[in-house]
Amino acid sequence: MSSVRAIAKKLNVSIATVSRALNNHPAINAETSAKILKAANEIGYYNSVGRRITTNLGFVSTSDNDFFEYDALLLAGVRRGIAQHKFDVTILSIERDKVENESYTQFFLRKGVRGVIVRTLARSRHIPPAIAKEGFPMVVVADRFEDDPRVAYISHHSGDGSRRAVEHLIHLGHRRIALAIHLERDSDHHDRYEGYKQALLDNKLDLDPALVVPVCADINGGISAMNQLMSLPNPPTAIYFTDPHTTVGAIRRAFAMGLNIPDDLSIVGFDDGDMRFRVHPVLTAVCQNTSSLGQEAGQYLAQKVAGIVDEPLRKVAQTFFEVNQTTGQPPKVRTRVLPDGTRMEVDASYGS
Amino acid sequence: MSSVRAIAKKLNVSIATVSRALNNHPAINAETSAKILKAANEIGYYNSVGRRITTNLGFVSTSDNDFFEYDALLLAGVRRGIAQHKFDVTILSIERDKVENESYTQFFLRKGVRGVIVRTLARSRHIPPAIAKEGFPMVVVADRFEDDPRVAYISHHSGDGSRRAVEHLIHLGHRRIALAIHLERDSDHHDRYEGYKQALLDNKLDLDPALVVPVCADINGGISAMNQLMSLPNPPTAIYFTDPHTTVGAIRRAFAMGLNIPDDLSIVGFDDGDMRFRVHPVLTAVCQNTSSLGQEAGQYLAQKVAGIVDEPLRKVAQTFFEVNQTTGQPPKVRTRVLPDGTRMEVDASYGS
DNA sequence: CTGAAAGCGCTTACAG
DNA sequence: CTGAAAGCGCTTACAG
Repeated sequence: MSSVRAIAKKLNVSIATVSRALNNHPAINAETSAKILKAANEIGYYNSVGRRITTNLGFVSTSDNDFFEYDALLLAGVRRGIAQHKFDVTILSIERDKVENESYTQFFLRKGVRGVIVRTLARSRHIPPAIAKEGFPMVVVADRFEDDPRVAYISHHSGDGSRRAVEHLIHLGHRRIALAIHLERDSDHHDRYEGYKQALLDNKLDLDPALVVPVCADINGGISAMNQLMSLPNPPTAIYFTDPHTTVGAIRRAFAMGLNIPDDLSIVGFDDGDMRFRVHPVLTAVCQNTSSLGQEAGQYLAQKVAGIVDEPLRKVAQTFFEVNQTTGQPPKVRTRVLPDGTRMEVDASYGS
Repeated sequence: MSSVRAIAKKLNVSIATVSRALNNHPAINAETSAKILKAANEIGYYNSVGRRITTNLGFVSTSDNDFFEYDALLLAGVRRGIAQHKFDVTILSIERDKVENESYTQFFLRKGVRGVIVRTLARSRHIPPAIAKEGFPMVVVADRFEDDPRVAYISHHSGDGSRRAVEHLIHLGHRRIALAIHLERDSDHHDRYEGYKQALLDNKLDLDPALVVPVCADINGGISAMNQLMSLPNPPTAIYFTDPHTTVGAIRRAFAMGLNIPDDLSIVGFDDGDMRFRVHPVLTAVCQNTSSLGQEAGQYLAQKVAGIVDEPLRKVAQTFFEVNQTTGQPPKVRTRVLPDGTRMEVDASYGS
């Protein structure tokens, strides 16, 4: 057993003295204190009751999946947002640790957090309303819950940015504009699809279903989207990729196909952080500032827990569209690239 | 005040019943429990004494800097490493929160963690030996403390990988091989410099100080290294960049200079994760698996805290060298690029 | 600077 | 399923 009593007995001091050493009380002999702390570490002491930590917030994933770059950007922001209030953040997983019949409140109290920042997936969107119903301090980050006024959230709306991106392509003269979009249509990706559709509609262009390809949100997704789209009899002259990793995969694949960007093909990417500056050519992209999303979420939650705010945060930040080097006018002569690498010019009868 | 007593009084139940509801005790009426939990959230209850969380480990930064990609990779690994033991991880900052006159042990106990994974900077390398001296369970990740046998650590040694990278360039025929290296020479970057030197020495090549440039570890560092090196009267035919972001910046700058990689210039990069696959051409690089470093650190610490291991972990993992598309034979005709963009062929009288 | 003792907030056998 | 009461591990005025 590791208790103040055990340490006190071992060193022939009172439990009061042990407690003072452990709590860095000013009125204690430095040598006594050092002796006690040394014994505490030897005996493997940990405070099993005493005053509990009251400065912890949870960064909660609803599934027990890995921790990705996007989460890291959010977390970096959260840390900045809670720094002023001197809160700490503990990473928790509902899927891994919540036991059955335990309410969310019980789970969070058991983990010692006073408020939670929640990340959702398409299949875990039932969780935030349940937490909100219980009344535990919470904010969802990077998802929207417009139907439930009790759920606090902050997220991006990428519809407008997406629409402007596609309009930019149209104004450059593009008529066959493809969309490579995440398989799992969460609210974010739904926005991007809507923005794409809206821009076509506003400009009286038909939506060709062959130009909308669902992809995995990784490098290979970008590669396979390129293979699929560029081998069409009537390939696109521009593609909008709605995910940073697919964009990067697509750029790589374009080079391998011998296509010049943007001379042979225009590409609009998507950027959560600063990926657009890491590739050549620098990406024209729909961008969002992920870490500032985390920062606002953290700030709100800290204030909520501190009792400074009460009204739930319900904010949708806009993405922005940044023109860089991967978009230009459509090519005079279009190239089709077959799966085996064969390149052929596209029949002029296919019209713009 | 938020206490079991306050809730009990409000709802006319005993504090025992409140305690049971809060702890998800099986023998409790579901309605009573729900009522109590609802009141707990309304009143802002948090357990201020009770049984303390005993499953928290700290991921501790010694400075209060931001949370970078590298930290995110480590943290993702740590989470995998501690998953089996069901530990959670709290992110702590010594610089932000440790008060003066408080020992490290006191600080960590106050934060409620039972062991810590520590990240160091060049200026905070005095901290791990101090923690080890106190006896608090700790492991340093991504730094070495060979002189102090009490300090547990796991890190990479990039000397061998670096030497092999430079040898690869020499075997391809390169004789003027530059090194762009981090300004702050921590143990990692020292290894890379030594590997570079060793390869030159083993192959009887002189080290030209003009070819060793210190850079900031970001995209701009890569850009300025390119500007500096390629404008030399006798520019290199190959460059080894010891950081992922400088590498990526260099690739971008090479394109902007109109240089073909690897035809005009060979580049060896450095990769912590999967950056090498995100650029075109895919990077030939010295690579390390950062998240598995975190995983091993987490695993060790969990076992240390659980009392399963006692001997401090002291492990140095090797980096590996991966040949991809950015290295080739040196160019027949070398190009020098002046700061204003002027390109000129290098006088043939300059050596092979 | 230290100890004996009161007391806090919680948990948990025990009784019903 | 609930309450009265004992008890745990800690902290902290008070006394010296």
